[in-house]
Amino acid sequence: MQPVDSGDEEAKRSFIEEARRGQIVRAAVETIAEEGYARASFVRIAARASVSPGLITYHFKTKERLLRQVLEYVDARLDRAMEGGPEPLTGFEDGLRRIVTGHVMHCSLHPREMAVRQEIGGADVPAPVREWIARGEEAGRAEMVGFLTEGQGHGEFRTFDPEVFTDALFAALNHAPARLRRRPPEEHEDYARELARLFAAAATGREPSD
Amino acid sequence: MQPVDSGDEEAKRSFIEEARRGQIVRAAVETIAEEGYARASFVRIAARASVSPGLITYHFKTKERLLRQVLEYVDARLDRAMEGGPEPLTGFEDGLRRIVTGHVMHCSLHPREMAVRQEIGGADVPAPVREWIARGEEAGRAEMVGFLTEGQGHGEFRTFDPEVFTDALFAALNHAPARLRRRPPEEHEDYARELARLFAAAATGREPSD
Amino acid sequence: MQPVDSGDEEAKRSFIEEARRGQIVRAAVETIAEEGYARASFVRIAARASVSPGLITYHFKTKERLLRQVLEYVDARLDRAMEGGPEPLTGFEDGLRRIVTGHVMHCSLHPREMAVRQEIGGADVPAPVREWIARGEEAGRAEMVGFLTEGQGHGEFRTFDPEVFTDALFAALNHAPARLRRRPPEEHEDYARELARLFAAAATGREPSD
Amino acid sequence: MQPVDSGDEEAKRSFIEEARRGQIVRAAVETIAEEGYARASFVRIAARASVSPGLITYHFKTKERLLRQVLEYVDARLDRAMEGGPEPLTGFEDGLRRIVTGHVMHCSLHPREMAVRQEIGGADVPAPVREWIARGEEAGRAEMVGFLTEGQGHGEFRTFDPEVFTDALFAALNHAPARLRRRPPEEHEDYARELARLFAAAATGREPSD
DNA sequence: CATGAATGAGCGTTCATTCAT
DNA sequence: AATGAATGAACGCTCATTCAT
Repeated sequence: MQPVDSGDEEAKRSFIEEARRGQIVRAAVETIAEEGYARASFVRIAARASVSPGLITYHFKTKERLLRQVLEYVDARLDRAMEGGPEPLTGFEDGLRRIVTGHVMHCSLHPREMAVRQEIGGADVPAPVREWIARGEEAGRAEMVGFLTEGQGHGEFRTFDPEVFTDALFAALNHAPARLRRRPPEEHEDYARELARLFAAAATGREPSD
Repeated sequence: MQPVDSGDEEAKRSFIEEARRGQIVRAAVETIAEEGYARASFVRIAARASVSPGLITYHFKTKERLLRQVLEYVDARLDRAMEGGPEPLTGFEDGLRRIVTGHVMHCSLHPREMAVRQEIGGADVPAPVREWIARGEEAGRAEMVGFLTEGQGHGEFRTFDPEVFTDALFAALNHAPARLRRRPPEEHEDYARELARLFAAAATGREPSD
Repeated sequence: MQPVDSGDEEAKRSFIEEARRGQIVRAAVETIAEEGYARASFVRIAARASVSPGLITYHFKTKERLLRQVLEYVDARLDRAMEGGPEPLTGFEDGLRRIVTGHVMHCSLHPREMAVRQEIGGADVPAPVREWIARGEEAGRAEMVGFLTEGQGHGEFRTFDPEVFTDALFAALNHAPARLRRRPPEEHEDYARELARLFAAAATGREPSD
Repeated sequence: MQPVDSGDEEAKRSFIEEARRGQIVRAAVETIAEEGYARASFVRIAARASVSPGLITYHFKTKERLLRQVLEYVDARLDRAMEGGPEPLTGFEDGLRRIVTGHVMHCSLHPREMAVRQEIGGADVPAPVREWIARGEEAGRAEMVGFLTEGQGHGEFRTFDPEVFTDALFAALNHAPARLRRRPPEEHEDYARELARLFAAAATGREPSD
């Protein structure tokens, strides 16, 4: 869902450097998730990682680069989770529902990571990061539009503007972490199924079967 | 859509004080909408209002209080616009569609004000403001849940979790300003109708008639 | 000797702002002269002015702008001092000697200010300041080259490359503050006269008369 | 021109240690010359030497000691170059002119090394280095004063204060690298000759013969 | 009522130096 | 002999807020 940042000179990193980078990225995720992006200063992230603030700059050079790593970390895990289960899709409606449930359940399992996406998305992030996020979102959006259009071509989906549908769907998915936070974990699966039924009904114009 | 901030000692305010407060609130709206919440410092808001920064504190005491007034101003205008047109509702589906189109068209007509709601919603706002926003949202949410439940009781809406539906609907409505910004104004009405059809289909489980 | 920074929007400043700006500029001069440019941080300058560091940014916006004011202050005083005494010049040699003695005596009377020019000239100053200094120096150099060429035209100076002469003269003048610092003040006038005789001899190829 | 740093415990150094030290010193010279003293951090010098920053401290203990070695390296090469050509001096004026041309031509042939002397001389160098430089300069100055006094004793030089003359001469020589940088290399020899004629005229009070 | 000068904490980043490996 | 990870203080600058006028 995010562009591969191939071409950057990350090159070979020592084992211990990789470990520290991971530790700092995870500390940044925690800090942003729990204190908010605006409070996620190097001092606070460093404190959470039990490390000096200078070390963050040492490993990431700039805050922008750290943010990029944070987003890559979060999105990589999301992408992996979204790759779909082993059972074959029975159709486009099934595909749409799996996208929704997959995303929501990932939010349930990794609430802090997913909260970070929202925090950063809405915050006063450096311009290059904002553009990088926008490019990633645009790619995801295009993929979804293509999927919906295909479903319409197969007659499985009703006639609607796939762009508008994608806007609504992504808005709902992005807000999922905030809403799940207010519900006990045992309800999350129901939440996922309900949201999937909602968008299935919206896409097909039929009462969802299940 | 926002709770009345009853209990605060706004009491008696001179005419000129009210004028100044309004001027500053409008300047704050413009500043947040055009430069973003993070850049909306007292100095910049004051400059836009052609006023000294100290005057803002004089009239509002803290930034938190100014933000509250900004949100009250914006939400009051939104609430007024959402009160519905003169023609009587033909049913719950019609009501739902009017909520969606009304909100979207308000975003189209007053993009800066609506952008402010989003900016502030996602930003590093003081905790009391965050809570105040949450209370306001909860009230709106409850109203919507009631409406949907009633529609289900009348058999006009299919069976679904009204809370989940409300989450998805409000998420889509709150993102509308950001999405409309990317489209020419003449398409906004289509956007509103499409989004309304989407949620109508989701609520009824039927192909929307119009 | 420095370009007029006309065109900047310094506009009308309140009396007390002008006073504070002057106080800060003088504190900066003292700090640079006594601790060196590298140690002239906002914190230290502010301490010397008995003021908070934030106030410097408040009045000057950036360090670059403060430096510019410092240089303007110093150069304005130097230029005024160099305008020459009341007695008419008796010739080009006399003119050259007055330039030298005028400059050296100014260094004697205002050693800290003149030390600042050297400190800043040799330091890791922001690029725009460096360019501004360079433009000012180039203007002074051109004036001197013109003066020397004219003196050669009148046959009062021997044949030499005026550019090279100017380089040597300005180098010597710029180092004067450092050298005077090592001598008791009562010798400064002798120093000035000796340096003037040196360059008079170099320019005329004759034993200086006085 | 620089005092022997006798008394330091450089003592016995292995061959490979000497090699490393030389490599680092040369990297420091390049870094200071091309990026300026202020940008010549251990990290950058180490990168240029393809070495780790820790190694610099390992070999030199402190930045101050590295700077000392840098200056010794540069000054040693300058001293060797200044030792004068094979032809015997024809007199004091000849000696003076050879000093000037020798120095200027060395600046032309080794501009980076000579730029380093200036960079360090004017920068925020640690106090002990500044003192060490001062001692070195004082030694050179004393030598020059002696030479000039002797020339006056032989009647070849006019009556002037040798200290003042030395100040002016050294100032001009130290600024030579900066001025040469602005001229094409083929003019450097002319520059050297012109500067030599200037100081010859200043010293003798006569039109230079050549 | 209104000004705008003033504060001081906090920000991201750089740096010489240390030290475990 | 050499690495490079790690530290912590200092930097210029921004900000909400205070207060003398």
